[in-house]
Formats: sequence, C-alpha cells, structure tokens
Amino acid sequence: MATIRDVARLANVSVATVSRVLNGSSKVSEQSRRAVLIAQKELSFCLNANARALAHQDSEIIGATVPDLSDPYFGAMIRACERTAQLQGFTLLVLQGFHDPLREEKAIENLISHQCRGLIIHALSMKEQDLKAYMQRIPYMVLVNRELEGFKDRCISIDNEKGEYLAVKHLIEKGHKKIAYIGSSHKIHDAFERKAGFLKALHEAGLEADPKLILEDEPYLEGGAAATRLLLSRKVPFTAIACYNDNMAAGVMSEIFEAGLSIPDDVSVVGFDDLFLARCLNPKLTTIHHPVDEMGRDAVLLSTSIYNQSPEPFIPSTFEVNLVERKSVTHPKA
Amino acid sequence: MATIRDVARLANVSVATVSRVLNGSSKVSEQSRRAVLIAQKELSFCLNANARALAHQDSEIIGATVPDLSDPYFGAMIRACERTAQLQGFTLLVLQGFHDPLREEKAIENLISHQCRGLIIHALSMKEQDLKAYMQRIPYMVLVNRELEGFKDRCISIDNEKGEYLAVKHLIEKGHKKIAYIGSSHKIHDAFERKAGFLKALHEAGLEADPKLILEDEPYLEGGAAATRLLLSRKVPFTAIACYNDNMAAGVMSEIFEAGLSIPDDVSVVGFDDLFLARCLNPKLTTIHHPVDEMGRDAVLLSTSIYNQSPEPFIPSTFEVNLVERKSVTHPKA
DNA sequence: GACTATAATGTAAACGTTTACATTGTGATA
DNA sequence: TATCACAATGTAAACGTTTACATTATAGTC
Repeated sequence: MATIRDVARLANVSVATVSRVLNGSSKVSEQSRRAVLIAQKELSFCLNANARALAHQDSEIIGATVPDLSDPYFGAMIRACERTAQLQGFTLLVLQGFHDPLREEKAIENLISHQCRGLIIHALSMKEQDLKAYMQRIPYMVLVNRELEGFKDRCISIDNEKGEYLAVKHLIEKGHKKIAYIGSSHKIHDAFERKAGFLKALHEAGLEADPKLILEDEPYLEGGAAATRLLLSRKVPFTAIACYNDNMAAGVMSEIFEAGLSIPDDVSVVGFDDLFLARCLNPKLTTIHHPVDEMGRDAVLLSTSIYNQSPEPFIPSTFEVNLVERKSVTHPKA
Repeated sequence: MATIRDVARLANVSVATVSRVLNGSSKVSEQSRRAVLIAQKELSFCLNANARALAHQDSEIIGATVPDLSDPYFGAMIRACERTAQLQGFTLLVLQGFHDPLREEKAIENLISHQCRGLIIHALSMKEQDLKAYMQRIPYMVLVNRELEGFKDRCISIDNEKGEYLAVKHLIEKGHKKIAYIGSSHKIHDAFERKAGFLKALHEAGLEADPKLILEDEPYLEGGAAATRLLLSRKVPFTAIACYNDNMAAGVMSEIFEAGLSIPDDVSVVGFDDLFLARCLNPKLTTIHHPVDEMGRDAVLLSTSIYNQSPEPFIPSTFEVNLVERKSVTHPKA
C-alpha cells in the first residue's frame, strides 16, 4: 500500500501539502493541487483511515448494535441509521448481538475500541446494571427500544403498552370478547409492556383474561406457529388473536389456515411492528405501526449531537404508535 | 479516554507489559498480569483499535457492501458474513450501495481506506470496467452474485439461469403452457440470466414465448404488483406466473387476489430466492432456494484465505439451486 | 563464586496521518 | 530600497499502539 509519503515524493511536494489537498483544507496552489491529484491516481492512493483517526482524534465512525440483521425490522432500522450517518459524512459500523448478553457486551466493547463518535445500542438481553455502567461511561451512547431508569433522555423507544392496547381495543370495538394473546417468551421490556397493554385493554372493557388464552413462545414465525398449535389443542373458544409482533402473526396465520379455519371470518389477527411482511400476508395484516426509520435517524442525530456538544440539544421526535387497519380483522361470527 | 500509558503508570509497569497482558502474547509474570488487569478495570481501559491497526499493520476488519440492509435477502447474507468474521476474530464493516453506482464505488473506497483485511462486494450497479479495476488492485476482493470475466475464481454466485429454468420447467411439467414472466427492470446480470432460464425452459418444451406475457418492473413488492396489474389489463390468457424473486411474487399474489382470482387454482406462481417471506405467504410460495448463508460464509472464508495467502487455497462450495415445492403451484384448470 | 541460560521487563522506533509553527516567496506600500 | 502582508509550503511533533532489541533478575551448573 502506498503511503502519503509516496504521493508526496511523486508529486514533488511535502506530505503536509498532500494532506491539505486530500482533505480540502487550507489553501494550496492549483499547481500543487494538480500534481498531488495526479500522483494519487497514479498510485491508487487512499488515505489510511486508522492513521487518520489517530492523528485527527476522530474516527468518523458511528457504531451500532442490533440483535440480528436478518430480521427485517432491524434491517430497516440500520438502513435508516446508515443513511443518516452517511449524510453526516460518517461510516456506520454495525455489530450483531444475537440476543446474547455476552455478545452484546462484546459488541459494545468492540465499538468503543474503534473510538466511535456515536453509539446506537439495541441490546435487549444485557443486564440493566451492565448497560447502565456503559451509559455512565459513554455520555453519547443512545439506547433504542429499551428504557433505562435515569437515562430516559438517551432512550429512543415507543410506547409498547399503548401500541398493544390500541390493537386489542380495536378487536374489542369490533365485538370480540374471547381474545387470545400470543406473546414473546423473551424476558425483556417490550414483552412485558405489550402484554400489559393487552391486559389493560381487556380490563378496561370489563373482560376477564383467561390464562388458557395467553401463551408465549420465541418471537419468530415458528414460535407463533407453535403457540397457535398449542392454543388450538386447548379447545378453549376464541375469536381473535393479538400477537407480540408481525413475525409471530405470520406463524399464527399459517397455522390457523392449516387447521382449516379462515382469517378473518373465523379468527381475527392483529400484529405489531408493521413490517414489510404485514403487507405481504394474505389477508394483509392489521397491525401496529411505529416509525422505524425515524427512530433510526433520530438515534444517530441524538448521539452525534451529544458527542458534538451542540449548543441546542437535539430533541428526538415523539414516536407515535398507531393502528393500521388492513384485512385480518373483522367482527366475530354470530 | 485513558491510554495504555495511564494503565502502565497505575499498574507500575511499562507500556510494553500492558500491551503484552492485553494481547495475551509472550510471557508475563502473574503479578504484573494481575496489576495490569486491575488498573485496566479501574480506568475502564480499552485498547484503541485505530492505533492498534496502525502499529500492527492489520485492521482486523472485514469490509462488505450490499445494496440495502432492509432487504431480508441481504440481511441474511450479511448475518452469515458477520458470523463467520466474528468466528475468525474479525469485525465486519458493512456499507450500503443503495443500487447506485456512485455510492457503491464510494463504499468500496471507504472500505479500502479502513485497511480491511477482507472485502466482500455485492455491487450490481457499478460498471464492469470500474469493478475490474478494483479487483485488479485488491487481490482479496471477492464478488457476490456477480460474475466478472477474468475473475471467476473470486466470484461467488449461483446459476441463475438454471434456477429460473427449474422453476419454469416445474410449471411446464404441471401442465402449464401459457406462462407469464415478471422480471426485474434492473439492467444486471441476474436479471438477464433468470430471463434466459425462463426462455430456455419454454424453448425446450417447444412453447412459444408471448412478448405480451413478459413484463419488467422494479424487483420489489410494488413492482410485482404493478406488473401484475398491467398483465391482467392485457387480457391475454395465462395460467401461471414465474417471478424474478420472492418479493415480486408477493406483490403478484396480492394483485391476483385483488382481482378475485385464486392461487393456485386460477393462477400458479413461482418465486426465486426462498426468503423467509416465502414461508409466510398464503399459500406458501413454491420457489427456488439458494444457500444465502453458505454464500456469505464462503465469501468471507475465500477473501481471508487469499489475504492470508494460505498454502492450500480455499475452494468455495458449489452453490446448488433447487426447487422448493410449497403450495402456490398446481395443475392448470381444464 | 563465576558463569550461563532463561524469564520478565523496559526502551524506543516504527506505523501513516494531521497540524501548529516556521520558513520562503511574492507583490504592494511607503 | 526597505518594509510589510499574506499566500504557499515545509518541518517536525504529536496521536496510541506494537515489537525488535536491550537490559535486568533469577536460578542452575560447574
């Protein structure tokens, strides 16, 4: 690999001049400028980002962790993060935690070691205490989809309880009384909040929550399917299912069909997240929308604004959840 | 941020000893070791990856570009890449090209500047010539899903033509004779190959390809839907649709239902890619499977093996495409 | 006690940039 | 002509590590 010194030699100028040309900083004569650019092309030269970060004391890297990039929900979020980072001239370094506290912690350490000048963390498995320590240590670390006592102003998340509440209220308004809930077995914040929203809506309508109609499984397609099989085997009548997320709803729908029932005529289904997937399902899924793109964008903006110690601090949008009515819900039969 | 010097001072040893402890290299007395570790914890110290890369002349970063992380196909691929990278002790730096040749090129430059020790490039929009220049310059750069003359041994891709051929042959074997093709309007390799596969299967069966039944649009849900509307408006009879990919198939299915037709009874549909999505659709989508995970894994393994100049070069698996029969295809009526 | 082999540690020179400061060259002004 | 202002450029010291080499301490051997 050629270095800046090689370019300087070839262009017959000093390294400082090369650096100035390549960074567009300070004044350089048109002649030197040209010579440097030619030498650069000749050598296919490219500044070394590591050396640059070291000298400059700024890595131009924003770090992010996310559980799993193959999940379109996180894909969409990261996409928004990278877009925003790129717009600010930064590069996004993404690591996956795979729902494992150890890997999540390793990922954060890794990002710190790269001297990230922004940190967006989506880590649901790590212990609160450990996460707090990092939040304390890195003032510009921002949390997504997790609320942490004492750091609310650096947590970007939606009102999960309200979301699920809206979903279930919608079912109740349609006339459903026997509503099942297929939740996530992950012991995290979102899971608790969404279940609370379900119970709240029931309670508010004076409906009893039947424990036999409340199940939990892994928050993926397969989990939704498995829970549905279990639910059907219990022979407890129900007319609607509220799901922890769209992925589970997809599994739920597939098993309902498998059982020879129809959606929404026999069973109404609501999801949560409003993934791309929701529009692909048939019938199209009624679900709770939340603005993933804006969350990703605001997380980056918030983190960098803290890092830069901007005079007027960045205030993230309030992320409204709302119901998107599609075709998977109708009135119960009879 | 504390530096290695601070740790050395606190632990009352030299920087070299700290470095040795933190890198697990060479022999260090248990006493020094302990002192260093304590000092490290005390200062929350973390080696600076940039300085490390500079001194060490090895960044421990593997770079990758992909068009768009919100697309589950790429998400799945990147996930496999990161897994493999992590297993080797490297960090994956992912950049998005957003189907834009300029951004793709910028992404590659960016990765080069970070001194990546492995390069996995999924860039379909860049001109062949420009890409070749990079391939020439970076011997360990590996291409995914794109074949480049003269660099076949560094291209990881599937046989698109064969895939589409299998899909269409399946339709023909079921008795279909009037088969529509909804392809991608992107002017890339995959698009041409898959269309060629479609034509080949038709030709082999002695069937005529009706130009009115061949459409193109953006390779996403919306594109599939738009093409289907156009197709239906043409009033040319058909009994099956072969799609460029699963995303388009989802749009196709949704419009077919919208038109009051049923799948597969009125229209059979085949996709391509076998995304997670294919199993979510109703009916579940018959499609062409290819091993995204293994491709991601092998891309990383190949790139690093070249970088390391391994004595015995890594030979990527041959990536077999095959038909996955689900529920979206049946015999044509009558 | 003198010597040697070896383990543990320290010293200082890289690595490839950026940038404060110093130097040079040029034209304008008095 | 001497002086000044200013633009263009160069010099060299950081930045935080790693690591070759040098040094010191320790134990074993004769």
